[in-house]
Amino acid sequence: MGLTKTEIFTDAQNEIANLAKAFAHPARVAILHHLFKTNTCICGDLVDEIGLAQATISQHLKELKSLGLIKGNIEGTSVCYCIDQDKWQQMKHLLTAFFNQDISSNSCC
Amino acid sequence: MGLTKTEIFTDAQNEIANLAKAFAHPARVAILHHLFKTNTCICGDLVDEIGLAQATISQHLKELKSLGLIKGNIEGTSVCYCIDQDKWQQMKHLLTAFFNQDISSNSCC
DNA sequence: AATATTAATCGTAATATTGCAATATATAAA
DNA sequence: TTTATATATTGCAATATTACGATTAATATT
Repeated sequence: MGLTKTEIFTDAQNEIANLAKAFAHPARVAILHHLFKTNTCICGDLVDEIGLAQATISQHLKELKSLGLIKGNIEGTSVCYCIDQDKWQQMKHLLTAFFNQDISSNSCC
Repeated sequence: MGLTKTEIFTDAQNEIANLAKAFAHPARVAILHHLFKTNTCICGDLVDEIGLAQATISQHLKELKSLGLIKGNIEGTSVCYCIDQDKWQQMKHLLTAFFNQDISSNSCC
């Protein structure tokens, strides 16, 4: 056990869960915050900005990248990361649609 | 290690991460889906609806409840769960604000 | 070529999460 | 009171996640 039974859920449910995982750790939230704040791309100064080891930041970036939310361009020895606007919009629509289910629901308790 | 260093992040970042965790598992997404679909409250039929053991569903419900996103009313031997509208709205605003950071950002890669 | 810089990967340790059987608890029904 | 029903809790096993030091890889600089 300890293994999520993805096969018993719908594709939509699994996708929502996967996207939500991107934000389910403060380090990744902080990374995205910083990527937005410094409109222009940033690279390894995330390590200085956030107080985590380089290996740890790199791992979080990898997860965000594998979800497609960010992309990285190699620029010399450093790598320039930024938000993938298309994927971000797509994610936003999917999750906000989920959040907006509440319209017209009257709770009974 | 293996322990998230919450103290190095802002309250906002930690709160976003905590709320996102609610949706970071398909079972919890499915539970919320079902709670919305059957507008009126439901109880233990989540166990039949979703293919997980009673103990497992109970645990996921507990997590959603501790986040405040749902609340449960005891009705005889069964418990009637439903979305907490106030908390849901609050969560929605916080996360959508985070998602809408992208306005006016021009990616460089 | 040798060295410095930057980021990715590997290996490892620790904590967290998921899932379920078994048990406990609490109420309803008989 | 006994029994049935429904949910919560406990204990445990397995997988996932987080974090970091050490190493590797790749490019820049000297």
